[in-house]
Amino acid sequence: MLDNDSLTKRYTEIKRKLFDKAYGHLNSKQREAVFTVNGPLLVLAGAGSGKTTVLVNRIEYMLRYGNTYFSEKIPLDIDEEKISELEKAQSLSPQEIKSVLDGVKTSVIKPYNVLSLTFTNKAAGEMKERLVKALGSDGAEGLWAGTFHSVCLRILRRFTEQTGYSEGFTIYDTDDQKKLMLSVIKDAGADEKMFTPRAAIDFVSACKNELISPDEAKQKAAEFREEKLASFYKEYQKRLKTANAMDFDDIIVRTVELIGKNEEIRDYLQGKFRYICVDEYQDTNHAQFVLVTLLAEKYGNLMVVGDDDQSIYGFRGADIKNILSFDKSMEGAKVVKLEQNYRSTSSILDCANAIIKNNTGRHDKKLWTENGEGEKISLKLLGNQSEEADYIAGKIMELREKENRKLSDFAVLYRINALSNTLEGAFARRGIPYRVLGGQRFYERKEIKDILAYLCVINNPQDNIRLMRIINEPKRKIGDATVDAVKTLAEHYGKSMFEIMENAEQYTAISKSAAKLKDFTRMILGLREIASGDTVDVLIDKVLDFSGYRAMIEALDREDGRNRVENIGELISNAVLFMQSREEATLSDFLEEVTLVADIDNYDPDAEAVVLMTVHSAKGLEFPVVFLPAMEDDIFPSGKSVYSSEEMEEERRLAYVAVTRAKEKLFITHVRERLLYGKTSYYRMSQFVKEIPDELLSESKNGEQQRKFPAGAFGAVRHPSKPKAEISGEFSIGASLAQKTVSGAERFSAGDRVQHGVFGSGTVLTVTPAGSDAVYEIAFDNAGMKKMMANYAKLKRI
DNA sequence: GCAAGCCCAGATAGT
DNA sequence: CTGGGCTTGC
Repeated sequence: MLDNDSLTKRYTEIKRKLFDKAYGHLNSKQREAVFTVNGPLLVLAGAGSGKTTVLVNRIEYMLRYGNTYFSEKIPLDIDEEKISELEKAQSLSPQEIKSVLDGVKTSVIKPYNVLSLTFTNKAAGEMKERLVKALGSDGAEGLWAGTFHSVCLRILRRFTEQTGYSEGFTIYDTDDQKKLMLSVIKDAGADEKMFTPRAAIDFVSACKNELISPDEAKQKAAEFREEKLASFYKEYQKRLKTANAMDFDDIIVRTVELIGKNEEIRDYLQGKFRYICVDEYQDTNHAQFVLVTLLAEKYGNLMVVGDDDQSIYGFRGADIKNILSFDKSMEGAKVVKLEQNYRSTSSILDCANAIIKNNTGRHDKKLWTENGEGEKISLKLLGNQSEEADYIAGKIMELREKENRKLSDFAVLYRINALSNTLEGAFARRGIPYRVLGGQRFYERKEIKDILAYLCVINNPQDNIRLMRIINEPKRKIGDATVDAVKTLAEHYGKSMFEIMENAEQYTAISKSAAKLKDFTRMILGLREIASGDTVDVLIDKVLDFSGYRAMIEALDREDGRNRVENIGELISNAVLFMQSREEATLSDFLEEVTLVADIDNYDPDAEAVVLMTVHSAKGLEFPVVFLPAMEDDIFPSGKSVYSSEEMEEERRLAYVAVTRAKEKLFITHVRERLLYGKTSYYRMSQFVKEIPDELLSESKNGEQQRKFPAGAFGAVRHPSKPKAEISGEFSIGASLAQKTVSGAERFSAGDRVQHGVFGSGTVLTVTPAGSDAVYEIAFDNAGMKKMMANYAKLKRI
């Protein structure tokens, strides 16, 4: 007996030593998080503390060794000899130790028992990639990794029947939501001044995030306004259902509902997802909290990672309490704090700490680093937004020259998308390749939305909102009166507009237009046939022909028309790439991708271009050199937040996120006057910048004395934009390696400078082969990023 | 039913 | 400054 006990003890000891060595690239806290597989676990991960590394290593460890580290089991064949073998293994390399451990592990977890919820699809993709690298191609087979929305949608698609929706249901984006809500408000005869669609949608969204049903909202309503909003909510929901559509929030809510009320499905999913990991937990809302706790109910193996200081999605319903009280709501939760920062210089870290310490109600933690002090933070005051943009562009040129930096080293992060314009202009003038993420997204352009609306109606003819968008686009002589009549009939008979239109001659109100309406439905049904047999890119091509859309845009004046043709070309390129990336991609999959995939998911950190994005988008990313323009009160913090201390704290967390993106250099700029939304105003330095101690700055902020001048002192000074001297010519990336193809069209490689008929000059950023064709991603000097097919692009080398 | 033109509100962040 | 909604005159 005694003997056995001591054997167990020696085995356990050496086993843990070996695991510590095998995962020696992690610090002890990180390892603790990695090896803690069972039970609830909260990992408080400060900025740059290796959170992603922990997540990936933890899943890799789970799949490979189960719970071996903390397990009290010992392998059956363990004996003196085996133990001395293990002792000798200590001197081996981590990789070799891992193989040795394979021989003594006492458990293993199957990938299909693991659910990993990440904040972006990109993070999920990278996680899978790294797991495949570590465990081989089928080592992660069956593991679910994705965003809350994509994972829930996957569940909803699988169990569509039990949700009350029907096959092919569609997702309404913010725009569609507004349209639908507007019609609800109008039909209710409510005062449109008092109830804007936006406010009603916000109300609905807030309810959904808290899992409040329309009826509950009505009961809770304390006064007239809330009662009204609740009734809009009810009607809105009803119409969504008729259109076989869900909004973004529904994706989560309907999943919670499904799991909550269907015992069989709940059992199945709880049994399946025995191990659940949630990244960016500080940005989950109540509905998401309920979802994960429900899924984890049976096994209790719920791991959440996050940083309360980086909670920046309050406006979307994120509830910081989820992370602040995880250890209280989950009994027996273990808490691991990661406080060593591996990303930034101590100057940058001190700067971030100086800002965030002004917030109250945080989890107590102190971030530290072994990285050197590095350079001081640069703070610069400029006259106006053009000077600011020129300053940033100039700095980038300078650092490229002096420090031999790559363009991908630089990021410009701002509070609001509206600030990107001036910056783009400055980069374009100097021929600096750049890419803008977010903002007016590609999929929000009119012609793109139109084509997608066709695809939606083809996929789901009940989709009334999309149907109304395209029914007379291009013009088919179907006017508002007819559309209204169809809509009314549909509501009256509880049918979709499409169904009414199919039988138009049976209704006197629309019988005069019956022929036109039926032409339309026939066209859609015809396209449905094509959709069932052909790929999406082919389908789009047919849509353009059959609908007359192509003819319509080709008839437009040249510049406008060509631009739209090009944009649609880009949509087709995206469809080609998408079909290629999936084995069996359906139209439904494509539409889902288009609505759920964020700009940031396509961000390639190695592409040779400066990147411009909002601070929100930059969450989780890091860059050697970061510029923070427009650090001014009213912009950052937003003027809309000043009246609420909670919102101010969120702004400050956002500032913290902004600063902690930087690894080596941080440039903060602000201006005296700024042209924004069509009017020029005077701005003062951001209060957050004032919170940075002078000794961290390369230039004293007191030196600027800006507050002492009356605003007018700088008035009326025009700052003409800098001469457009340096034009692209001097600028090139690497050597050009042109390849000729058999087809005769010259092929280009990344880095080549090219000329395009519509967009002018640009730089090829990436080349993705696609069958006999290829997709170019090109940064145009004056037209931004475009994707185009090599065989059709008509590019000239310059 | 349609196109042109006027008017006015709205412009934080994003799945 | 922009885009969408509305009016107006055909």
